[in-house]
Amino acid sequence: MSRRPLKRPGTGLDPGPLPGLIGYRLRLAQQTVFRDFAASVPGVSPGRIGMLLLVEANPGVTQSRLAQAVGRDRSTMVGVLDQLEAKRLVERRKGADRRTNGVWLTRAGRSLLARAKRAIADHEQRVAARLSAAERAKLLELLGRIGA
Amino acid sequence: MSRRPLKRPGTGLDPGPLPGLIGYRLRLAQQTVFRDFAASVPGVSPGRIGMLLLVEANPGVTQSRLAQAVGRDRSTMVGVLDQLEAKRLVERRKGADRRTNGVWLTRAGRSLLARAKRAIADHEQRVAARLSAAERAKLLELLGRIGA
DNA sequence: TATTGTTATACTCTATAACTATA
DNA sequence: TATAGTTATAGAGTATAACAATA
Repeated sequence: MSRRPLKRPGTGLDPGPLPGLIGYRLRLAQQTVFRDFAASVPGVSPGRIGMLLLVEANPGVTQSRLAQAVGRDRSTMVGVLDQLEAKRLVERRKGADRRTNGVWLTRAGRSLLARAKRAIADHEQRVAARLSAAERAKLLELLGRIGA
Repeated sequence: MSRRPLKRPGTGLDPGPLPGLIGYRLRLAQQTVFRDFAASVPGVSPGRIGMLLLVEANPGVTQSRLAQAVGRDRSTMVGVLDQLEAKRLVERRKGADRRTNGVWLTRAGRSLLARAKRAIADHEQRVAARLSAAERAKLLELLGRIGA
């Protein structure tokens, strides 16, 4: 928390101790990255694309397991899937345990995801433009240790 | 975007390509850090504490400059300051240019911030617990390059 | 009894557009 | 005309509590 007389360009304001905090830098970095992502993959938010990637990697996964995987309440998943289903990107199918719904990508979902993946590859390039390959790997590793 | 067969412990789900994306790791890390922050400084959210720190470093700053500094619309700042003022942590004072409000910490605001800073120091220790001092510095630097 | 999906409801954070008072 | 603050309104994204169907 040592005081640093840095100024953020454009504002002229003294940022105080904030730039010394990991959480503050994480928030700024995340805002920057998500803004670029949203511009790269229009129409579906970063979180929703993440959901589709999860369904792709786990075809037929139940709503509750999906909710658990992303750390949200299962009631939250209902609206998310309603939305993705309205866009015809996923579909629910009754499971063998008939309390559950399996979630599956539709053909349109797979197709959108294929296009999104190419856009994401470019996005990732831009995000890491000022990092060497080794620095990018180091960043992922350090973030993994924070987020564990 | 290379596929990695990692599993997130506890879910049993295949995370797919997500762990290879900087944005995804940023989001997970930020959630972890903000959760610890919120528990460390109860009653005032991380964003609001950030606002108080900014006001402390820039006494009498106008609402619009504050909004610009955090990248929000000036209309958003109205409710934020209403809330902080209701808690008697800041006060608005009419500026020399009488269109503007200067924002100032109250005595209670300064006192809360002093306590918060000690809690934040402990919080920062926990967040960086698995990082050496050099790694922590490297992380801040890399995040700064992403968020620039 | 316990779990899954659902509904109703509410809260936080944010933005846009239009208004007012000053400059 | 332009700017600072405000209001009304709306849209994401999230959670809690209670319910029906199923296990």
